[in-house]
Amino acid sequence: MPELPEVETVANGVHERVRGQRIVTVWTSGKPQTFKSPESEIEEVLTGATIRHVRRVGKTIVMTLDRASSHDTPPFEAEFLVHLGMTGRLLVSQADIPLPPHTHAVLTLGDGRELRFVDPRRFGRLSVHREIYAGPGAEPLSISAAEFASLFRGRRTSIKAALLNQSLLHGVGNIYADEALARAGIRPRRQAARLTRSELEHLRLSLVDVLKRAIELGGSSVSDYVDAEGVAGFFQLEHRVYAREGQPCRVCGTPIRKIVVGGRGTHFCPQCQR
DNA sequence: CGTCCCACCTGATTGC
DNA sequence: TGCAATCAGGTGGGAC
Repeated sequence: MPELPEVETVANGVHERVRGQRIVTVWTSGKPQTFKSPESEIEEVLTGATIRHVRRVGKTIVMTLDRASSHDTPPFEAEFLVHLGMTGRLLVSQADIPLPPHTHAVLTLGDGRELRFVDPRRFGRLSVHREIYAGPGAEPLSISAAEFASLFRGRRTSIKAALLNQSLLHGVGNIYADEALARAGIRPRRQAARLTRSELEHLRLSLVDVLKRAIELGGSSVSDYVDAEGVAGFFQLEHRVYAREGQPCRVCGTPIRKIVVGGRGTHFCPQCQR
């Protein structure tokens, strides 16, 4: 599910709701796959820590923790990383609301509310980091035109697969790769290295536009994505191609086609994208 | 190293 | 109706 706009929406929502809260108790489910760091280490680092800041890096939610009691320049302690995978949710809830099925972590906060991690498919991951987390690739919203173009130089794979490679750009997933290529008029199977300089710049600008617009609308809710308050996003109403197979292109009316590229369902307009 | 493909999970939807 | 097959926003490891 969650790509850059959805993760940014959740991170911002969690930041507004829990910044400055102390984590009083930590419960974890014991499902080993969910915990990238040992559960004991996660519990040890989180218990008693204060959440100073919550941000997004790529598709990861990053919470900066410290143990200072005051506000003055606390020493950096650790970062708590939440990756939502396909179906993960990070929810700020009142403690009297029953725990949803597939809850894998519950942090009880100083004011009695709970920060809950819920993930039916268990592709999500929780971990702690001792350094400031930078992520595997470049940020799509701030990369320069020259750096963006250089990412694809010499890549023999498709532009679609390259956009999904998190060690190049991080944060772009299946929806926004398809939507950016649609807006840039580029076929998903084109070899990345063969795109012209101007096509690449068109692609970068399309990607920035689509990501910013999706953030404004709270992300895309295709089946089950919701923000930290349980509220859905609305960008799916503006999708040009994603999940629109057989429906008319919003620009030219040609039916949208769906193919498989790099093992992922890929949607495009055969008329507008060349 | 770059690239491809599959496994990892559950639940919703489709098709026989 | 019932059950099996298929598909889903993501990664990470093994094979080549």
